[in-house]
Amino acid sequence: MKIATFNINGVRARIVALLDWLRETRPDVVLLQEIKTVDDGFPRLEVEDLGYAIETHGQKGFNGVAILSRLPLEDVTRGLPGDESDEQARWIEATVVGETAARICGLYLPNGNPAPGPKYDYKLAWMERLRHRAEALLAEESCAVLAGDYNVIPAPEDCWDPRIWAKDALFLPPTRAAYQRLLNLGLTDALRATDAHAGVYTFWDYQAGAWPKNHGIRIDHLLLTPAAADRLTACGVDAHVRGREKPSDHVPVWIELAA
DNA sequence: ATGGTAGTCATACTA
Repeated sequence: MKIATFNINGVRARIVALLDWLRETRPDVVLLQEIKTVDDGFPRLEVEDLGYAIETHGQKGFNGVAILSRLPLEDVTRGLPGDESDEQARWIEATVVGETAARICGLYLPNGNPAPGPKYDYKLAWMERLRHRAEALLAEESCAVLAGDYNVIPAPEDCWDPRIWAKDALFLPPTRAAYQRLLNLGLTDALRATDAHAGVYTFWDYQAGAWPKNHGIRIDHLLLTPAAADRLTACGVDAHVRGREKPSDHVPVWIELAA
């Protein structure tokens, strides 16, 4: 089962790029972030034509996540538990019924800039809620994948120049500590586990020629529970799509899980 | 210290 995460940065603006990539790589399950539309605005027909079922958790203008799947989806839930007052669309999960079932969680973790400030407080609080959800999935020994745009640079080797990011919400010590607490529960960072060398990035800013200069960062992650990590056979980054016409600033990251 | 780019919605905000 091939599972990919892709921050699409506006699904309506990116529909051609999305369809081209889906046709080329044929993932079984795709987690999208920043669809930037309400549910009714999602370009369903074009994606359904390629054989995908679609579950969305949209929002006007900002945020918004979705799951595309060629396999049946069951028990879809929307919103990260732990704060009834949180109206930002950043979390969706579903059970994918393949040869073996897997719980698939798609997330768009808050950016948190500027830090310090209320946006950074929201980011750290959101990461605490994420940790609680992960604890529950681990407690029930689920085969689960928690994947998406984490807006976390885990370590200095995950960016071109750590000095640039020193005071950024994506790299501040409390951010990295919260991410490490998540891993410490027993989750596996799939790309770190399969491709340990530095300089593997998933995001290049639109500004200042970041892509041609390869000034990237690694912030899109797939975290696996032990039952899922036991099935991990491959992991990769489709970096080439960043060089195409009208690209997202993020690129897809994917894993293969054995049946 | 600033602005460089992009998407959405409306002339600002988020990233």
